[in-house]
Amino acid sequence: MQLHKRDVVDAATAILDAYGIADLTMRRLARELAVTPGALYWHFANKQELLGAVADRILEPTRAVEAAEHWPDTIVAVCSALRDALLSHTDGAELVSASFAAGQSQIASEIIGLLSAAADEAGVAVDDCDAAARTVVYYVLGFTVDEQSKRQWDSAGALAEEHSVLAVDHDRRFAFGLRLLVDGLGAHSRVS
Amino acid sequence: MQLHKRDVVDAATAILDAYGIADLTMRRLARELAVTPGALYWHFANKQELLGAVADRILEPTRAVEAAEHWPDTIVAVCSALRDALLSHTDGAELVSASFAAGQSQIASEIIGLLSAAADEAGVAVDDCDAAARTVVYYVLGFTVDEQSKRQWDSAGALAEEHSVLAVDHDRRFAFGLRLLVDGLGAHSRVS
DNA sequence: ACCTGAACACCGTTCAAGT
DNA sequence: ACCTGAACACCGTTCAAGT
Repeated sequence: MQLHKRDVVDAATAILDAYGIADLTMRRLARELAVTPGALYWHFANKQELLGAVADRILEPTRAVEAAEHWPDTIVAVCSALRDALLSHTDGAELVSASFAAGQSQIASEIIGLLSAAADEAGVAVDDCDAAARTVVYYVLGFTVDEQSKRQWDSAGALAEEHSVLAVDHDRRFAFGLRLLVDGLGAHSRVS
Repeated sequence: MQLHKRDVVDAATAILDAYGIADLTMRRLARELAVTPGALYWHFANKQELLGAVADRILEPTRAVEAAEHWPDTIVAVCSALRDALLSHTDGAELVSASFAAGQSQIASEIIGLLSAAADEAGVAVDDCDAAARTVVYYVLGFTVDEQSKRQWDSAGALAEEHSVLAVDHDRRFAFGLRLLVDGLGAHSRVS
């Protein structure tokens, strides 16, 4: 049976969901696919490229988001979809964060494009739209990496009753930071 | 000669500056210190803890920053000092970013405290000050990781004449995103 | 208290050779 | 075209034993 990129990404995502990013190694993946580690290097140049493909698999659901009537709604919709996608896979935020930094995620670039267009509608100078879009993405990635590590830590047998007491409300906090950014964008448009 | 934590962090920082984070391994570090890898585990529980100590060494210069008269100045001063510190060491942004996410940097927490106090002065509700501070730190870390990877990439023999032409002005972009956040904080204070 | 020796259980990547 | 076999050059961590 021939090995296709799709099968590799499928298996990689399965390992990620079941055991986390630390166990997502080329050797482990090859074993799961009943293949030699070297075989993976026929399909992917290196591990970074493979992780980029997994990142795009994780981000696939965000493609359904379209620009809304008003730019603040677009930003909120994109960011919420992004966060949801990351939280849907074990260590999803960490993996996508790394792939984004390495410039290996196609879909991450598409998201920057959408947000950049929203910044433009907000009245941000064209030269600054990309910077504005990236600022928003830095926030969502940073926030969700933190959130997911906390969630996974106390989901790993830590607390149970204190959970409802001590638990910071992630949704509320996420919305707060997002509003900060949207307000900042709004302030900028009035200035220019 | 006895091995002290200070010596270990000194040597680790030297490897980082000269060869980058990929070469900062426990074995390499032990070799440089003329010691067995196991010796490091008498002084540090694991690699994460050691990297946290290196992160704090990198962030040490930011301790000189004090709260200013007006909260926007405090935020700008803290963020500028943070970015400068990260850019002063090869892969500094990446290392501190990882240590911050792992909760291994003492000084990173102090920075959150300073920014949180500034958010309070801005009129942010007490329950939201920590979230506001973290949003700012996510931005600085995300931005500087990007900036440093670009800088190091085309410092590694890529461009020279195009440098002045294509080069995005990092300082200007950094200031833009920072202003976005400060404006957002300002908008919030007026609302409450 | 502090460190060595030696092992355990792995890594990512390359590349001649096979089919 | 696609994959195997086998190697290269490493990792982080543990822990009995030494001084």
